[in-house]
Amino acid sequence: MAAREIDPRGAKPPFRQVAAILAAEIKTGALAPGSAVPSEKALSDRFGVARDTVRSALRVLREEGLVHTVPSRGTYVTTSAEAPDGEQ
Amino acid sequence: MAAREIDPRGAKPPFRQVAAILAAEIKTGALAPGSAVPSEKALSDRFGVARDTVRSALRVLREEGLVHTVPSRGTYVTTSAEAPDGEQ
DNA sequence: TTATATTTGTCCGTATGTATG
DNA sequence: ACATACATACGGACAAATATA
Repeated sequence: MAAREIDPRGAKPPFRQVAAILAAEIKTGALAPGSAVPSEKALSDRFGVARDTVRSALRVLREEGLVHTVPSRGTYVTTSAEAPDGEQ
Repeated sequence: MAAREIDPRGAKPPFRQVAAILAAEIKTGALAPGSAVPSEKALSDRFGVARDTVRSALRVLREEGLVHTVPSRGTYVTTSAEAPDGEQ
């Protein structure tokens, strides 16, 4: 069976664990550039954490430039064209 | 190029930006007293916002007494004769 | 009369931003 | 970290009234 993805007592706090998982999915292309990241509620349900925790994770990804959020709309995977500091 | 009139991330929320633009057009006379304001759908298309956002903007203008709405007919620019708090 | 198109009114569901315990 | 509430926003759907053919 599937191991719980998020460990509340892990070395890294939950919001960083969530961020790491999503970052990996973006890097592998499971979350394609330009596509919408699942809603905060969807991620909250999937990982079994509060929406606030998901928001913290998304904030990390935003700071890394991996995603960008449009208020009242959603969060999207940043494309190379949108990346401000050089296409990786 | 044409600047997008509405900025989803602006200091003011979109519905207030729409209200401000329409209020300006009324003040300059681009929208004359007694004339019909474009339909909610037309404004929605013009500004690239949801009808709900347009309705919020029109609500603001109604509260300011700049326009008045007739169900199933449309919204009209209030004339000085119609203004409740002192004719011109 | 009937039919169609237009416009506003209302409701639903979903989403993010912010604020508060 | 979690739970809840409110404001704002988008999209869709349907009803009622109106106008026109």
